[in-house]
Amino acid sequence: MVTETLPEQRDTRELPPSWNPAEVEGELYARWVAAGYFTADSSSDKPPFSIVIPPPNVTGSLHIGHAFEHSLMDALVRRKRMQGFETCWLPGMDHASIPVHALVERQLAAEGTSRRELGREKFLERVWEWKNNYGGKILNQMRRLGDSVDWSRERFTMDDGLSRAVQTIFKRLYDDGLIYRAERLINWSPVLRSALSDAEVDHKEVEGELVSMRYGDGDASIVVATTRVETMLGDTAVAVHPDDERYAHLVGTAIELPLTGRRIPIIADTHVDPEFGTGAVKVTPAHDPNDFAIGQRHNLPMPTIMDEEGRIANTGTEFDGMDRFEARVAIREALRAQGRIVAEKRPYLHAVGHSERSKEPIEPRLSLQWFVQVEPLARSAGDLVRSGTVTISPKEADKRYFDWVDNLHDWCISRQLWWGHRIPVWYGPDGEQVCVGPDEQPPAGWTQDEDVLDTWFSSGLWPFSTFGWPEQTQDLAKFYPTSVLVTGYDILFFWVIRMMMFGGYAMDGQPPFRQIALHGMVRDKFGKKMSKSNNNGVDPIEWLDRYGADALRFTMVRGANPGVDVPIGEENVENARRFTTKLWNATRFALSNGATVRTTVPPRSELTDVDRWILDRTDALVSKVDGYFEEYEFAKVAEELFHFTWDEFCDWYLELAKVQIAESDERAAATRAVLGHVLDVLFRLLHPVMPFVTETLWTTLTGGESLVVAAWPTVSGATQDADATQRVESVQKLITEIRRFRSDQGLAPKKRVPTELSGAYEAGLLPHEQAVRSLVWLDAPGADFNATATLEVALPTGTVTVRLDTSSAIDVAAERNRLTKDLAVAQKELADCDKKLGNPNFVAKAPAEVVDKIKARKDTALADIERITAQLAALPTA
RNA sequence: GGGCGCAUAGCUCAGCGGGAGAGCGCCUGCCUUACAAGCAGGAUGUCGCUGGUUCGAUCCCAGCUGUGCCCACCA
Repeated sequence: MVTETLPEQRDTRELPPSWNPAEVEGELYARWVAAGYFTADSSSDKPPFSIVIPPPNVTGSLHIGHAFEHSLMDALVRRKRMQGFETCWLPGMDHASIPVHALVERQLAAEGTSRRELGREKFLERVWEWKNNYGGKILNQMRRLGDSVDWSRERFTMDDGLSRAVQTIFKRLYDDGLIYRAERLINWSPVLRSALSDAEVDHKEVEGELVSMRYGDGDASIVVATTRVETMLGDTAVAVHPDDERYAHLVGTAIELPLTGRRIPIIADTHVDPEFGTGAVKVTPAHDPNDFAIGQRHNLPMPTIMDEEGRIANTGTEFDGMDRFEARVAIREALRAQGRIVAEKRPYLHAVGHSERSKEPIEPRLSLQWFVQVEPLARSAGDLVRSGTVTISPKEADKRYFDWVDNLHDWCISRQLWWGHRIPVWYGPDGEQVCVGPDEQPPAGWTQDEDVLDTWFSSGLWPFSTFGWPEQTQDLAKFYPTSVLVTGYDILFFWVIRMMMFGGYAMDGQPPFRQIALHGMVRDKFGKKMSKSNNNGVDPIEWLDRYGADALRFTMVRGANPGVDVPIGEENVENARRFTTKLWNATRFALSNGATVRTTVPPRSELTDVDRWILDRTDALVSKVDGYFEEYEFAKVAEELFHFTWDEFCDWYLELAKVQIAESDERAAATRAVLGHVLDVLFRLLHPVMPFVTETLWTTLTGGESLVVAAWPTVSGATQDADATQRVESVQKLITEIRRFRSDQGLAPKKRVPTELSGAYEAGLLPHEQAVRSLVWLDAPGADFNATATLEVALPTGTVTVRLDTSSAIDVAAERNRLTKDLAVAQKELADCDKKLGNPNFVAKAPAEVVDKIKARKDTALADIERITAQLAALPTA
């Protein structure tokens, strides 16, 4: 009845012999965009699902880390969209201030010019030029991944929306007294000539030197140790512990600071550890954080002895003008010449802060900077997680989050760069200052602060500034707080925490997102960090060209275990590509055999065991995939889909379906409907991770408009048929055992072997006899049937005896080998079971079902041993 | 120095109180009319070490060793 429509369908739904992503992806993507699928509509009444896009660290091309992150985010978004949510991404391309700044500086250096020569205006023009050029390139590369982002929302640039948000929040914090300007010891980069936040400093172990030197002479002398000899020019005291009797007589006196002629006091401070070194410390308040604290406590002078580029300056000594590292040696040698060096330890391993971007050791520097008083902000950011308003996945990351928010120092937000949001504070002729809000004008003739804001200041506003805040937009009302933030654990402390602080502060305690899903870093296939120096970086664009977006995305998703790094090698992408090909071929085959969704799947009572089994497996797949998605277990989502498709659908159902289609018209029709249904569900489930190939296959199968807006599948609700499943699994085992026998015997795979199957009744396998014969190339026994080998296959429901006429003597040695091995396995199993059951404590204390299970295993082992022993005995002796 | 994590097949990783798993790699046989980017079969592990808890430990606990990451103002 349904068969007559099939030829017509076949004509219109033929797939090309192979899948060529390069030819199809761009066209499909353009179609989706044109259809408006990606445009979020905040006026719709669908529930919102919004997602924050981590800052694109623009370096000129798509980074493997972006490809990874976007693959995960897009999978989430696509699934939610199919579930009927109004989905919204928060894109914005204006974030990459610092990298662009540095890149343009590099360009200028190559051109033989510099930022300073060019001037601020021209420099900023160059940055814009670069951004327009490469920012657009990156957008295109993101599109190639198939990101379902509405990139047309890229309207928040440095000039308008984001600037308003930055100014608004700055002024609010300023007025609340949470932003202040102070002279503090900050991390200074002599190369960048800018302040850095604590987060931008990397502490690295270096081999330095620990030099002990004598200040003063005779009785009034004291030995101090330092790793930074050059800072002695800025010493304004020597400190000892107040309880240290060795130096008690010196406290309150002064000694001469060598090389300078200055006299400095000896003071007592509890910071000093009497056990370390000589128990005396030189104090350089302007160049060391500890010393700065001591200096504040004791009202010491704080002379700065270096200029912005790290050269000794204003000391009135011969060392002025020397680079700090040069000076370290020169001063040490000058002291040595005076006989003041009493000990040297070299190499001396210690941690030194380095600038994250420019890599040189940072120089603590006393300077006037802007700070955010983070304590109240950080406390509420912590409370958002403590109260469960925001959850972090994996939950082990909670502790690290708390450690961080509970110990945050005030945040230095001013940067002496040219690119970025200027600090909205203006100074009057007499040093007055005023903070100017977004709709206010500074008094005429006043000048704006030259510094710009830390890049994390503006990106901390991302979750609401991209919705047009401070305007109360419809988008903001609908999509804030966002549903989830997907990002790497490396950025938790930089970015996530700023968003948490600003979100709670600006949005009346509303968090920026409900869920933080942390993933790991992409590593090379040996788990090593990808880097230029390791020469193991990969270009995702190359992989997109060679394998297609689906393969790349599936690779990424398959590797993404929560919070754990992802080793990726080309092998992984090849494997994913093989998967797309497999899916393609399976579908092509199913379609050519009339798979259809035009007819409904008959009720289960009219279906075979095999049909019922695959439908049950499909239901199980839906619920597993759903569960894993909800837990951000991306790798498991991919794994389930991969194994269902390959191991269950392709390896078994398709093979068995061939038999059913050949059986009768009625059987064929039912099978075609099941095939169509299973594929339909499978494509929907796969769509979030492999959007392009599934779109092509699904529209061909169903004639539907697009998977992007198709419904996400739900479980059918049908009762699982455990008996059918057991029988199918028995058939699988039987087939595998016969194949193994054939392989052991070296029988050509397609050689048809007359075979008699018996015992199938007890096992309930009679209806499947044709399937077994077909899949293992067995003929029915003819008149001249003469069994040369007997195989007994133990199944849960009974033993099937397989008698084969191999038309020649069997390889007795091979068979004996096999049986001996099986026997050994069974005997070990028996021994294990006996050991447990022989333990009275086990029988008494273990749960009954465990004991029963072991008993059942023992029975099976005994039966196996008996059967195999008999078979061995029946073998002709060689 | 403090904190967190990891140690399972040759490689990269799942699993996690009662029968050791996946992908890749490896061995054998097959171009069987969806697929050689494939099919079928096969081999491979004192589950880091040492103790403890338990009837039972790859799984829980402690210590050790190795390893990775984050944080950190010890001269």
